Parts: sequence; structure tokens; C-alpha cells
Amino acid sequence: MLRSHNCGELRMEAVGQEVTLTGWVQSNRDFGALTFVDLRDRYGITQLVFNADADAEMSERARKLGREFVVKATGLVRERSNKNPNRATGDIEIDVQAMTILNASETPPFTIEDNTDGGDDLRMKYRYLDLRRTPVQQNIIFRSKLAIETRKFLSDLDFVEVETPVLIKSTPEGARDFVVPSRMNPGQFYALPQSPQTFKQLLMVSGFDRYFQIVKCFRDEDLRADRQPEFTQIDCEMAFVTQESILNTFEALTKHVFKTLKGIELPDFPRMTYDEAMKKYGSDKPDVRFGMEFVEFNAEMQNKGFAVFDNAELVVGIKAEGQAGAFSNKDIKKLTEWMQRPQIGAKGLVYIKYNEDGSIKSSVGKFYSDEDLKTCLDRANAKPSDMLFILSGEAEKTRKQLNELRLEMGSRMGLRKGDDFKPLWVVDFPLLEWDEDSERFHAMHHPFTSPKKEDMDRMLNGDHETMKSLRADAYDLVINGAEIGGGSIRIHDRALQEKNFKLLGFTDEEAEEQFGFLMGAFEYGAPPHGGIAFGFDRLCAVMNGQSSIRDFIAFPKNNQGRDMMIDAPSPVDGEQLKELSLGLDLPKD
RNA sequence: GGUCCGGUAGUUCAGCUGGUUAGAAUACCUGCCUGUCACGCAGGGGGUCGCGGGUUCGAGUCCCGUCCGGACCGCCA
Repeated sequence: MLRSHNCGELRMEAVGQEVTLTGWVQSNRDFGALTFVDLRDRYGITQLVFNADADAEMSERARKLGREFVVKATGLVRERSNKNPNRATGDIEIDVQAMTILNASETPPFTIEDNTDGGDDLRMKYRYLDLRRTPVQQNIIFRSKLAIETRKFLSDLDFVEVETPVLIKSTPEGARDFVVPSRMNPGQFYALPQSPQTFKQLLMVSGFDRYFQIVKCFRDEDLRADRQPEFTQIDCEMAFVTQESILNTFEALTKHVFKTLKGIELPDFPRMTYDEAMKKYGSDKPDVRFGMEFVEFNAEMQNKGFAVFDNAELVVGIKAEGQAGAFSNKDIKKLTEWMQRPQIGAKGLVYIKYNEDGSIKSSVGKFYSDEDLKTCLDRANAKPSDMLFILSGEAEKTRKQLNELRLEMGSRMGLRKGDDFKPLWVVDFPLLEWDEDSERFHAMHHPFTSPKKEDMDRMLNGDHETMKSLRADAYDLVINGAEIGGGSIRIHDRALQEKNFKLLGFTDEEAEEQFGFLMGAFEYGAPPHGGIAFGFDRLCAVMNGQSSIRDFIAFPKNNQGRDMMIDAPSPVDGEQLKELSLGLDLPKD
């Protein structure tokens, strides 16, 4: 070992001891004959002191230490005359007797401090420097601990961690696959898995009974702050279970990691049906840290002569408590414009202000009497100083728009606190989703999802309209408005699976060609089974109150799917293409 | 495929209705300093204003195009 201690562990008890520390120069405060150097490693920072009276030659070398130089220093631990209460090691310092520069450093392009001055792209380009910063290191360490706690917990419950292949078969259903050419099989391609879905189901057929894997998955879709092309799932599957046992098991896992890693005891997770979530929050991943549930005003506001509402399928609003005084006409206009942006696409925004003095003001005041408006306020249980925001239009669309407004208002009103955690299960998702554009059904979850038991007959024998109302044993874990995990009870019956593929627009041949192996397995004693997958990166971020998963991934990709540090993807040379029997057909510009 | 925001010193940013030699902070370099910990003080170097074109007597500033970054919509079974 080059060092006897790390830079975060020395305390008063060590005074008088000779120690050797290694680390990076965080800062250098040079007083001429006296020099203070803060030495940093991942454990902390310890102050080194160099005194010219003791060793003039070494003091001169110390004065020239630049930021991020790698240094080894040996000396005596000494109590400080001026202690630094802001630092764990602030009571002591090292009176250095020998110092070696293990490596010099260029001046880093941004400061290696908790609050760096570096922009995102610089940090990504020099990710190895960004990863020296304490907050980012803490995130990566948190991630490691989360993985370990997850393994411990699941392993104790007899889950077996099985690695599934990364080079698999492309299927057109779902997200776009990343595709890998096969040199030995010209013209043929592997795909990287979007999830180990079929393999884990096959493991159930094989009798493993309880499987998990912390596994990389790949999707070639456009990215977001919370979406990377390669991401990690805690992927699980269980045999001989009901939805209930799966929810209970993974609720317990979630509670376990919150308790061990955050010291937080979560209460039991509420369950909410998909229909209820859509109706109350306009979202299948509601942020329930705050109320502001939707209130429908069709009865109160229709047939009173306001054509916009009269012609609407739904008139629905939210109550912003205590906000009546906070919105000037200008503010309301701004908020309305915000709602009218193409991303949201609301046509307008109606408000009813219940002023503190009991008076009522509304943008639709000329269509409604104060009495009518009061019935709306009453329906929303509004008190003086509260304010209603109301949208109208086609039901599904309007709810989605109101969801955006609700979240925005929640943020503005400070109701979405980073240290508050409100998980819930959203259950009873629809099995199928009708897609107007392609005029076909899509699987809401995935094509292996089982309809609810009571819907099975309707699925096998029902007509087209019936299919839209089928419910699945599918569920999502939602925390603070983020989808953390999702899963379902799977189909384990060949006939049902065939029917599902048919509904999804597969011909028998396509189904057989792409998933024949799975349906074949179902014929050899497939147990009833189901599972769930947690977004591991997202769980890390949510547990730390952050919305971007990038800082929980050591080497993430940017918005365009590029790794800015290694500059990937990149072209390959002609020889390589030839060997793979590939030619390029690039768009001309 | 689309919308919005940004690109000016190593870095983070300011730069007004177009107008003299493009600024600040910080970082960096030099000197002084024995108790700092955001050290202090004095001095110094540092710019293809992303790139290309246009308008203009004159462009960091206006217009068009393009590249790069970020956020979002579509997309993400």
C-alpha cells in the first residue's frame, strides 16, 4: 500500500501518529514560508501543512503543487490551532515530512468541486474528471449499494440470479432494437434485448421458480433526461404466484432499500386502478405527493349558454389552494399561453377565483352567474382564496392536459418535495390499446401479458369492441410521478398466447417465426407465472430526489445517444464492413 | 419527424433600439505574505463572439442556412 490512511478518516485520536496519505490536490493556499494543501480522495479531504523552516526545499515544491496533482505525503498528525468545523477531518492536519508528486496534472477544464462551474457537455467529455466530484461519486456509490441490497434481499427469498444472453433475436414489436451484424452468418443480425422477457419466462418453464437479474437493456429510441439507450433493470419473474404475491414481494423490496439506504420507513403502498388514476390525475403515473385531484364540472357548467363547455365531452378542473391572490391577469395569461404551447395543446384555460373577501371572479363570468360559479366552487370544496383552473374538450386529451397543469401547479406551489416519497401501485391496466394511425391493437404492457381471469372468456370469444375493455393483470410501481417498475401476470397457455398475437395483428406465421420457441415451451408444462422489472437507474434517481438518471450512470450518453467522451458511435472502415457483408446506403444531403 | 432554449476568455456568464480598443467573476501565470480553509494583496497573459452566407457605411447584436449542446412532443410492446 502506498498509503496508511485515507483522506477522510483521521481524527483527534490519531494525533502524534505518523501517517502516509495519497490523493489529489484540491486546493493550495500558499503563504510563502507556510503552505496549506487540501488533499482529496473519495473518503474526504485532509489538510497538509508544509513549513519552510522545517524543510525549505520541500516547501518550495509544495508551493508549486497545482490542482489535481497526485501526491503522496508522509507526516505527523497534529491538532490544529484553527479548527475547521465544516470538515470531518477539520480538527487535525498533517505536518508533512516527506512529499512525492506521483503525477502532475493539467489544469482541469472545470473545477472539481461539489458545485462545479462546468457545463453538461464539458462534464460528459471529461467524465473521468466529473466522476472525481463528490456528489457524482456519492451517486455511483449509492447505485452500487442499491444493487447489493437488492441482491441480498432477493437472494434471501430464494431468487436465483441468472444471466440471459445479450445477443438475441430482433422482433419488430415494441421499441426499436439495436441490431448487431453476424460475421459468420452474412445478412443475418442479432438484436440487443429490450428486456430479457422471453428468457425469464422460459426460466419459469424450466422450474427456477424465482429469478432475478440486474441487467442491461437496450432500446433504440429517442432519449430524455430519464431515458438512456442502454439502461439497467432489476428484472424478476416468479412462478406459481398471483399478482398479489408479486406486489407484496416487490413492495417489501422497495421498503427494504428505502430503509437500509435512506433510513426511511415507507408505509404500505396504496393501490389505484388505472381508470381511477386517469380520472383523478389524468396520468397512469400520478404524483401523489400532493392532492389537487381532478373535479368534473359537466353538471355545474354545461347547458348554461357557454358553447365551449356545452360542446365538450368533459369539463374538468383542479383547485389550487390559496392561489387566488397569487395570480394577476398577466400571470393567468402567461399560464394560459403555457398551456397552449404545442407540447400541451390546450385551447384555453378557464379560471374561477374565490377571493379572500368572498367575491368571485372568473374568465367566464359573463356566461355564468355568481351562483353558478359558487356551485362549482362548492363542488371542489373551495374556500376563499382558492382558485379553480378548468379545461374542457375530448375527455382523454383534456385529462392529459390538466395533468400537465396539475404537475406545474404542484411544482410552483412547492408541493413536490425531493425528500418526500409517495409510492403507489397502479393496477388493472387495459390489456390492449387501439391505435388510430395503424388501425390495430397494441399491447399496453407487452404481448405476453395475461388478461384478468374474469376477462379471459371475453378475450377468446368477444368482438372488436369487447377487446378495448379487456383488463390485464398488469401493474406499475409509481413513486413521485415516476414509473419505477412495471410487470404483469403472463400468459402461460398456448391458445391464449396465439389469440393475443392475432389480436395484435400477427399472422400465425409471424407469431410462430418470432415466438414459436416460447409457445412451444408453453406446451411442456409451463407453470402460471408473472413478474416485474424495476428501472434501476430511475430508482437511483428518484430515491435521491433527482429527475435525471445521467448522474447515476458512470458513463452515460447524451441526448443524441452519443458518448461524448469516447466519441461513439463512429464509422467503421470498409474492411470491417466487408467482413460483415455489409454495404452502406447513407442519405444524400 | 417536430417545438423551444442556448453557443462570447480555460470555465460560468453580461454585452440594451446595430456604433470607438468586447467586459465581469473565477481559473491560469508572476511577485509578496507563518494559520489559511471561497486565504489576502499587487501585477500579467488570455477572444476566429460555433461555422457559412446575407442586409448595412458599420454586425457579438438583425436575417437565412448549418453544426453542436440542453429541455420537451412524437416515439419508448
